[in-house]
Amino acid sequence: MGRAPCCDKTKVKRGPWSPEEDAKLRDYIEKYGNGGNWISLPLKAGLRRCGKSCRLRWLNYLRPNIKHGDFSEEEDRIIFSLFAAIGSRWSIIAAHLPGRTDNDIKNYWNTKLRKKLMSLSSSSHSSPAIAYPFRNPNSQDVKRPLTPSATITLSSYTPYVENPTRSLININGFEADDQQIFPFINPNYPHDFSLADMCSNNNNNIFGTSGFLLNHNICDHFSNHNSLSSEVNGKRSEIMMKQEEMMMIDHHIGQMTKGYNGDFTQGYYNNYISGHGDLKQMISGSGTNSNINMGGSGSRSASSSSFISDLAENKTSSSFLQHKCLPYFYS
DNA sequence: AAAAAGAGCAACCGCGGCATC
DNA sequence: AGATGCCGCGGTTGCTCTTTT
Repeated sequence: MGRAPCCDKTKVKRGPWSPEEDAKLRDYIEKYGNGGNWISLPLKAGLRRCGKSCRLRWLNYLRPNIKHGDFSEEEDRIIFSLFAAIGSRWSIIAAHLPGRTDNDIKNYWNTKLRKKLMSLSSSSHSSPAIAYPFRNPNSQDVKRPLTPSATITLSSYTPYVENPTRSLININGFEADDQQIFPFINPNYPHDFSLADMCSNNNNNIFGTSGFLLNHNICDHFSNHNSLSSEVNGKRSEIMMKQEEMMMIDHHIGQMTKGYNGDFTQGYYNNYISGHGDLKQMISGSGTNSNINMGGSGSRSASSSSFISDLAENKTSSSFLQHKCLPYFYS
């Protein structure tokens, strides 16, 4: 038995919207909002449309500040980077591109960017500026731990889940799981966190601060203890990190040993995400401090490993706890 | 010039998650 | 605790316009 339809399809208009319908919808929403209920909106607005259709029309076309037309190179880079990192989560990608809708980006990807990527990957052996996961057709050993092949050593890293149905891919010389890098699932917790979650520039990031990511002490701890995890009163959970992110932290530690003096900040991360920071360059150590240190010091620094313990013991309020997930790094 | 193929994109569909009853 | 309803998401469809044959 299927799901009940949201409306009577025989009584609603379908297909393209007319200018008159657009005007009715726009006028109504500008006056009254959607009232928290799209289903009942069409009736109130005098439209013979399904509520879902109204919502879609508003979100994708009528709402203010929607950007139509060509995507810029910068937008392309952001989409590539995010797609490489998180896959086809269009709404998240859209959140990084003001004025663009998930539908727009999805269509753009399907019609243009995917082809662009194919041509990039087949035209030469040189890596594109983006870290897109190309498949490694030679890799049969799907149970092999994920190990870097280049200049960096991941600190005590082992995969959380090895799924033999997956295959390995190659990301700029590093092998990784093909399901969009590292969506490791911790069966004990409902959320896996990424650095993107951690560095969101609002008060809901996991440290409950604005823009903070990891400071020296955290990195020191990571470096000295081969992980950021420690059990407190028998409690333990993890932040699920992507391999790239592990690399970024490892690289950051390496930079610190060379005298680099910046925190691992939101700016650093965003710089990478937006394509200015070349991950490969970071990893190889050929980058300069200026291209990895984009500044941005948080209003609060995580003081040391004790801060991690505090979180484990529920001493601090943070969105981590709101998400029922305690912040330990997987080791 | 006409037909076929391809490209672009708005809109639809169904599912999962969540809130409320 | 289970049922119900709504929202939002991502995959897919199908219409229209453009390009190619």
